[in-house]
Amino acid sequence: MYRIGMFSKLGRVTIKTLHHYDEVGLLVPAHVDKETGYRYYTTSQLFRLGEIMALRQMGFSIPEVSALVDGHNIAGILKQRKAELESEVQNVTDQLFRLNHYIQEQKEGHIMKYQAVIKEIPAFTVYAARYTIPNYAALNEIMPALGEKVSRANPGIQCVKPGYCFNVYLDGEYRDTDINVEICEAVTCRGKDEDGVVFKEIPAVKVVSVLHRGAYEEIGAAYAYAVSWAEQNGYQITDNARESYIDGIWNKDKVEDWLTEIQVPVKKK
Amino acid sequence: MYRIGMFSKLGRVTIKTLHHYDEVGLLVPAHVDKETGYRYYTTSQLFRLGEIMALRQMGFSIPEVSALVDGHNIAGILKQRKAELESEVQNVTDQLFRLNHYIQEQKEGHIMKYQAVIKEIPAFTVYAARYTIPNYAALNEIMPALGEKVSRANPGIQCVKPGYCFNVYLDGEYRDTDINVEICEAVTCRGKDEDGVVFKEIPAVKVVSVLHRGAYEEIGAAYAYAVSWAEQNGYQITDNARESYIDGIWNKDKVEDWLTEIQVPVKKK
DNA sequence: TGTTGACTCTCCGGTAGCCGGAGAATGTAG
DNA sequence: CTACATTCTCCGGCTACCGGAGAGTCAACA
Repeated sequence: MYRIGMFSKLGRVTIKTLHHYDEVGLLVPAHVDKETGYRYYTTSQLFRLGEIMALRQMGFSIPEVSALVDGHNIAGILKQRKAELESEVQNVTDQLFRLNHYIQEQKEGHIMKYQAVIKEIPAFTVYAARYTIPNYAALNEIMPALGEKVSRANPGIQCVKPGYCFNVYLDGEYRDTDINVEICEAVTCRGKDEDGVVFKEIPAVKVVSVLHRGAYEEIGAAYAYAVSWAEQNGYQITDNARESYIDGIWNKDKVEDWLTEIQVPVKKK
Repeated sequence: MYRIGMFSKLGRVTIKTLHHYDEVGLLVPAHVDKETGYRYYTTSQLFRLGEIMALRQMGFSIPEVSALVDGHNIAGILKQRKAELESEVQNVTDQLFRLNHYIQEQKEGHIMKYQAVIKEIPAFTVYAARYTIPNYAALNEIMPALGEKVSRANPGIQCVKPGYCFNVYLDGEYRDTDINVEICEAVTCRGKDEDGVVFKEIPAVKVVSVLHRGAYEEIGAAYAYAVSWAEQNGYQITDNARESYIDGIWNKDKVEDWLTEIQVPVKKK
């Protein structure tokens, strides 16, 4: 029987850790003096401690270690931890990759006009309408008109306010004229499909998000940035990009205050 | 000016996070109503938020992000984070490796890994120096440096080559950091004591010896085996254990070839 | 037998980056 | 005016311990 300090040396763990393991029931001393509270350990407990340390060094949590050393659901926990570790390796490698990309940009002295962020967009319901418009300016008329039309046709419909109104450009290439666009606005519940307006579910997606400030004519640079960022960071574009309008003519006079978010659906390669 | 909920939706962060960033001064609302305490944000703050999210996604801590977005010591922090991430990749990869090894062993059943032997260690002369080191890795620098220092100070001194260089860990418990260690190396004759290095006689002892092959992280198992063997065979431990380095990084590339001897001084009960 | 110094006890607070909830105040629509 | 949604602050909790205070215990030496 060893007192805690000796046992700590033999097992090469701190006393604090042993206290903790006692408290959580992972490694309870073989004997505790009822008068003094002193903990006494046996050498055979070194083996349990050894197992514990080995498992902790593989990153198992304490409840997991408890289960493992007591022989509960071993295969399941091992398998789960393996999956966790694999995704963690992925994660950290990704972070490193992105950091290197960032450092590179930093060196090249880019005035960092754009910032790419990965976001998870949840699933939601929208009404959607497709148009072929002569130019981008036409949106300024079409979008309010569409909103009005829908709320007339579906009284009581509620728009989910901010950031959930976006356009998708459907053409396979960039165009100045005769642009095919789908206008989507998030709503709280489905309405009636009619006259080119359909309600549908937008599934959750992961997107690369880039904020663009200023006139719409220059928004191409934001797209370019988003796309090239995705490419260089090992993402694959899975769908048409979306443009979400945050500030615009409806609330800001000066065009340099307009704010638009580009969302490019991606998946990790 | 948006209230926090709206801003939270636009930026796709939780309100709790915005509260937190306000509290730590990372992203302070453009305006706070003095009467109600309500926070108001502007869309231009979405850019700062974007930067913050991008940096957080590279794993920077909040103080680091603060420094980076405010332009302090950018290169240094990036470099440091890169190093951290690289070692983290190492770490996680190692964990995964060990886990896979463990799963394999689990499938195959158990193996007898250690063998204990009683040895009589004769008395001999050593030079000894005590250090408080930040971690075990520091030994890799200290030990060669110490050897060089001693042989410079005592020209013509002869080291008794094999198996007579060992470390004794002096702390009353196991520690990961600030480890008090005495490094001893056997020599053929006494030299001059100086600069923390002393020459002394090590008396003959009986030890339980266990050989450990492999990385130092797993050496705890060898200690456990030695101690429990001693007990089960009627020996009593009389002193701090010694670690004697037989093969290591200096002569073996592969960590699985490293060989260390644990010596636990004992007497027969 | 007393004293010293090493050892151990419990309890409390802290770590990072938030999350969850309570209870109260505020804003907005009908 | 009344709901109801939103927001506020404050407090505790999460993981796996670490650090320290203040008090009690153990072993050896004089």
